[in-house]
Amino acid sequence: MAPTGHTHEAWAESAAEALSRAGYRRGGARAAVLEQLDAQACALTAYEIEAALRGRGRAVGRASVYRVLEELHELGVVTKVELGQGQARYEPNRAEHHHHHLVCDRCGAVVPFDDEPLERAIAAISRKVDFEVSEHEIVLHGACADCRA
Amino acid sequence: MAPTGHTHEAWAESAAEALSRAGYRRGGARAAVLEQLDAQACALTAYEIEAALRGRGRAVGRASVYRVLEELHELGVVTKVELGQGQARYEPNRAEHHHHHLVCDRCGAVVPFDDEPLERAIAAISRKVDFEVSEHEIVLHGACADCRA
DNA sequence: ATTGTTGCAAAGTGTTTGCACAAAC
DNA sequence: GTTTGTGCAAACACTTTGCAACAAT
Repeated sequence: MAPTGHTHEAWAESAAEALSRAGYRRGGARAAVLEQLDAQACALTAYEIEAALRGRGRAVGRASVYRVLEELHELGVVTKVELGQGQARYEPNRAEHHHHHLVCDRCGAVVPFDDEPLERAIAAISRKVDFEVSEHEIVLHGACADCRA
Repeated sequence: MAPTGHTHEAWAESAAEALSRAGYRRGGARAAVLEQLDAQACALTAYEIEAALRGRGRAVGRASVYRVLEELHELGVVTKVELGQGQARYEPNRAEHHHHHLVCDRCGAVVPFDDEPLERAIAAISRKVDFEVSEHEIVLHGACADCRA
């Protein structure tokens, strides 16, 4: 049986490889942030990531959290999204779990969703425009079930 | 012949009406911001709006710019978008010119686009999810023609 | 030994808020 | 005359940067 049983390792490994290929050394903060991202299912803010790291006993300075997230985003292995909440959110860019977000404007809940027709529409647009499209971000705003209740 | 010939009046009028219906008084700052929004084709930042107002000789305090934009957004007549540039942008929400944005990550250029199949895909998703979707925002990131040249 | 990495604190930037004065009703 | 709107400056929240100590190579 595999060491951990979860299916996230592929991302963490390729992200670590991307870092070393780019000439970065293997530092403690970098490894910790990578581990945290690997463990999260959806996009978290830098503060949430910092808190999660502290919670797991691997505290990392805030500046380092931001620096590492920026590096990873630059390398294309982390997605940075702004959901209209005044702060950025970060999540691992897993090819096999590409998704977008629903945001509840009342309680702030963030829920992921994915949709093939939507991706096809985006792909078609990307071919049509005079832009080399590298990423896309779709945010649906509204009220979640709990807040409507 | 119509007074001005441009087609923007419908928005400014309905926005002004929404404001008075909501119980807001007709103040100078409010009118100036409304006029500015009415004159712009795409989403501008609060600073850009403030500068544009100063340029037209209708200077408005920064706080008022933000306050009015927030009111208008709250009333649903202004769209607030975050394009990953660390600041919000605002534009009049004209039913007849619904569009989304391409962002050049190198020079910061913001270009609007619209696409029917994309809107249909969004509408289909909105029906499917357990969320009352009120708005959606689509951002395509990439490199514009100039920056690739 | 050299060079990159980290944490802290300070600075920066966009946005919001408190408050006194002015304007709308 | 009462209530709301406005501008200024201060406060705020998130993010970035400078720098000295530290760790990786």
